[in-house]
Amino acid sequence: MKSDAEQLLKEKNIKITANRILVLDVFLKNTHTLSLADIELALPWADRATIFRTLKTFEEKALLHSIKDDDKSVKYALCSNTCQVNHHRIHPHFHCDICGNTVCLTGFDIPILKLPDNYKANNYSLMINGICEKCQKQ
Amino acid sequence: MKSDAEQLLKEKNIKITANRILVLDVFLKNTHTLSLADIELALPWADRATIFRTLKTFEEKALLHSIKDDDKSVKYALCSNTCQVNHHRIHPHFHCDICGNTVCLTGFDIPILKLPDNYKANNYSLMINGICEKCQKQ
DNA sequence: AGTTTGAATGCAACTTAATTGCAAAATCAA
DNA sequence: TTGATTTTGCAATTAAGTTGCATTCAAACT
Ligand SMILES: [Mn+2]
Ligand SMILES: [Mn+2]
Ligand SMILES: [Zn+2]
Ligand SMILES: [Zn+2]
Repeated sequence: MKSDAEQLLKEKNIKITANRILVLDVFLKNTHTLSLADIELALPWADRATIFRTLKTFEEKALLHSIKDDDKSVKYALCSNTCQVNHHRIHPHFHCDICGNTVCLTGFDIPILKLPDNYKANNYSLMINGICEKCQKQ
Repeated sequence: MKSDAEQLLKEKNIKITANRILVLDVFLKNTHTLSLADIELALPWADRATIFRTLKTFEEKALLHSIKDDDKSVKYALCSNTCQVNHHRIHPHFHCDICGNTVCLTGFDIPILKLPDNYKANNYSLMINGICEKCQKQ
């Protein structure tokens, strides 16, 4: 009987290790994006370099995608089934200016611009800043 | 007889100094976005901290806006007249994956998404990655 | 089960960009 | 000219990300 994390790792052809299971579990238990520092907080005994390389591996294997918001550090989120190896991030992201959380807007499409012929577009990324539901109520 | 840079500084209520004129001149002579390191290269005698604070001041006064592309360092570009203090970046940006240059797509609008009521959007930023005109010809 | 082998890990050191403190210099208005 | 305020230069520091290397581990193969 394998855990969800183990299943996912197997599906993505990532070798199963204790570290990877636990890092992935952190993502499975959270709804918003997480930075390397967030993972360090969640797994205080874990080594930063190991977490770093774990995130890189996960991104490369399309288990996570990375997001740059206005914060200083890169954040990561679980890929949806629309993410492919070497082609991530087809949905917009929302960054709350108050609490600093960033979430995936899965289910929303990034509107595609018609650019002149001299531009060849490979990837669109749309970041929306504003105030999240939680912070509006406060 | 004031230079273009001096005019601009005056318009934006930024005190005129030698450093500021020369940093602004670098932007006026370039079509693509520039990082702090780029300015250091263009003005080798200038001090990094001074350039840093100059860029911050320019951004705050809506003379420059900052852009985060896939490169490690933040880039800056001249604001168009649509930029306001505390409300930058209303056009998309294009980052070439080959040469690494990033340009403003002024004249293109960022399509606005209809988000659920529980999200309050203040700012949209759209980054398009791909291959620029120059690099396609090579 | 024991052996082998390439991959993953832990630790420490390093890189890089961004950022700050502070004293000296420059600006500007009175 | 003087005094208050802002900007500058230099050096030191922060913070995130990244790497080298010896050791350990996972899993495939006797
Ligand atoms: Mn996402
Ligand atoms: Mn721009
Ligand atoms: Zn919030
Ligand atoms: Zn190019």
